[in-house]
Amino acid sequence: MKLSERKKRILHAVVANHIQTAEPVGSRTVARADGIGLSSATIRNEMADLEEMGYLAQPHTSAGRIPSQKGYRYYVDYLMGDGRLTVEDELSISRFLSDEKMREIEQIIANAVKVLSSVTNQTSLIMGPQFQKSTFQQMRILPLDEKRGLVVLITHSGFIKNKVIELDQNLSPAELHQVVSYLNQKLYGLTIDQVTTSLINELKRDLFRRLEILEQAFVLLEESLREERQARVFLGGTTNILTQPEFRSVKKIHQMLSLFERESLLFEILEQNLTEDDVVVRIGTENEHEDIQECTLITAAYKINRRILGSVGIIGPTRMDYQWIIAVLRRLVEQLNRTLSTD
Amino acid sequence: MKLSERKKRILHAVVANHIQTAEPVGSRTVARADGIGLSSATIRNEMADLEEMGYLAQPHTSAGRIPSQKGYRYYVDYLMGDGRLTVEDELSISRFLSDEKMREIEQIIANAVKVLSSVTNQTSLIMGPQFQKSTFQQMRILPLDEKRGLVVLITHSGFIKNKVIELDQNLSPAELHQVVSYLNQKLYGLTIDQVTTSLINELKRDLFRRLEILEQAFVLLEESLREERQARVFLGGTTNILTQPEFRSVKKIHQMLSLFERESLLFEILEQNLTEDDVVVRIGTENEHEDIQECTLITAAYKINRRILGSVGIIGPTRMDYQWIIAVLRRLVEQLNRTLSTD
DNA sequence: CCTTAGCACTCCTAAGCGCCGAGTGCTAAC
DNA sequence: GTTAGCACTCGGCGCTTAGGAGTGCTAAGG
Repeated sequence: MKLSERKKRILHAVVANHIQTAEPVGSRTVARADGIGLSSATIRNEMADLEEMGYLAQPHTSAGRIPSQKGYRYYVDYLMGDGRLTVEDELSISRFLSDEKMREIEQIIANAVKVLSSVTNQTSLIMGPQFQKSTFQQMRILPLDEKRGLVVLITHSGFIKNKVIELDQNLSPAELHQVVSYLNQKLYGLTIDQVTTSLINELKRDLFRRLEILEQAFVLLEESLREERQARVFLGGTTNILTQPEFRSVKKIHQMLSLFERESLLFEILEQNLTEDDVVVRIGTENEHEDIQECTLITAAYKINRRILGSVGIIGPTRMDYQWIIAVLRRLVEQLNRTLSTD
Repeated sequence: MKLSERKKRILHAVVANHIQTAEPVGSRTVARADGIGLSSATIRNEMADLEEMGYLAQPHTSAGRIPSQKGYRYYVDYLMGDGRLTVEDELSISRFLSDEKMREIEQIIANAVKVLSSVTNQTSLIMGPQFQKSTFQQMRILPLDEKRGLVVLITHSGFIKNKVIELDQNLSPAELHQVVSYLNQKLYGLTIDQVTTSLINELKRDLFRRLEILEQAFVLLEESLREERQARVFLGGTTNILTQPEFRSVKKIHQMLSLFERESLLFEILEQNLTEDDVVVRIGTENEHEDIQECTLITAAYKINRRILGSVGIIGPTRMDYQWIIAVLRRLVEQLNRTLSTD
């Protein structure tokens, strides 16, 4: 069921107009639009067709049309084309990484989410890089005082995790050093995922033969790894949804904001949409999770040295400026990849 | 201008009732309250007096009374007495620190803010411990690879900061070790505040005589200290204000939520209220900052080993259950002090 | 003299009603 | 196939009205 050229033009006009105004679009408005050149009556007939085909919907009998979910989908897939950024947008995005090379990965991520939300005026979210997918580089234990030490764990993609542990008092610095070197040697190059309990147990057994004292350090290593199993999700511009006319009611606002507070859920949502694809657009019920089926989620994966690390996206009402937002997101991811990559 | 016993009882009844219902309180309602035993007509006369004296206000002629800011103040200062916690509240609070001794200070703080907001159903905020007020314990530099190293800075109150720096390639491990030991020796016991640029310059000059290579490391030390000048503010339960009838309008919600996004402002507000006092209650215009003059802010300082580190508080509409919330806050701070203290 | 019952009055709120205008679908003419 | 014309629909807005909660005042009672 292909759409005629004319229907495409009309659908395009309706969607574009509705994105701008957030109001239902009437036949007269479409007739006045550029490149149409038809009377409102003709448009009305075409719009009635488009409604029957499921691309448009009518809030009530005597109102104009708004795009249905299917309408938005068609617009995104076939009609909108590539967006262009303004010079200011370009600037805001490129400025965010000025002098970023020095920074740690989490700061870069946190910064990116801010830029994205302030440029797009939407709520943006980034799944922090997945710690457990990155590879072990080295581990150190710094003695803090007689009883405590600081474990520092560093991965190749730039993660630095630290944790205070209690040290066995019978452990001499030399012995501690020995254990740490042993561990570094054994774990180097493994992804954090691969550092499983069974591997740890094996190492532990191995070491026990020589020194029977590091029990607690191991328990803590294990714990600290488990804790990090789930990546953090960074949010930006959560209050931006308040400016969207779609969220006029306190109830809806509450619903969305509560959603934003559930980090593990956001993580799930982002992870489901993590693919190699350029940019993923999920409109309304295309989203698996119920609570966002009135929203559109646009995501893209970002990479370090061509390995996918996490995804970044924006969430907002199904009525949004897809063309422009996709362009912004694409540009940001490009920049982000370049900033994060070390080679 | 002292209030008669009877007026106090009536004021108490009005405030207590309004806190519960969020509605203006009529004379009949007060007459029915426990321990009053007067007719509504008498109450009406007394309430008219209380209004004239400024303790009560009337939204409009034919409505009941609501407490004015002055009324709340009187209630807090003289009427409410000490609150009691339910067993569940006690449990929630004491559970939050289970097994916390191990954790880093920032995690404990982040946890406390969560508990506070979920127990009180208000928005809670904690000013993270002030890094620059704590004393230098030690600094280490871990080589990461040929070009980069990780600076780890540890303070006595349990802060751990790290930062990746680029290392001068001409620097041998032995030399690096020497520099670090020197710095540790010189800086030990100083508060971070005292590590000023001039001190750093002095040290730098001192070292230059021996090795002229660590320029960049110093720049970075300075930078990383400056960055941390301002403590972080942790927020919890920001969406709780949505459940308050005072924030029915999207406009007000927006106002509050935008406020919550301005971390430096929150910091200022919390810092202004940082005193030795038990608990500080700021009602409405008692707050210096305009944007929260329709709110009440209740704060208390928390300490490590009797030294004030920061403050924790809750913010909400002026109509709130002062008695109970103050009790909860007091209890939480007690717990927090105990968890953080090392002796 | 303080307290209380009674009553007129105020003013907010919600519901009902009619008007207006935007927009539609249909029909008939071009 | 396109378009002008027209009757029709329906939501939104402003107006009016009824109801009710609560007040302040007055006058009677302990």
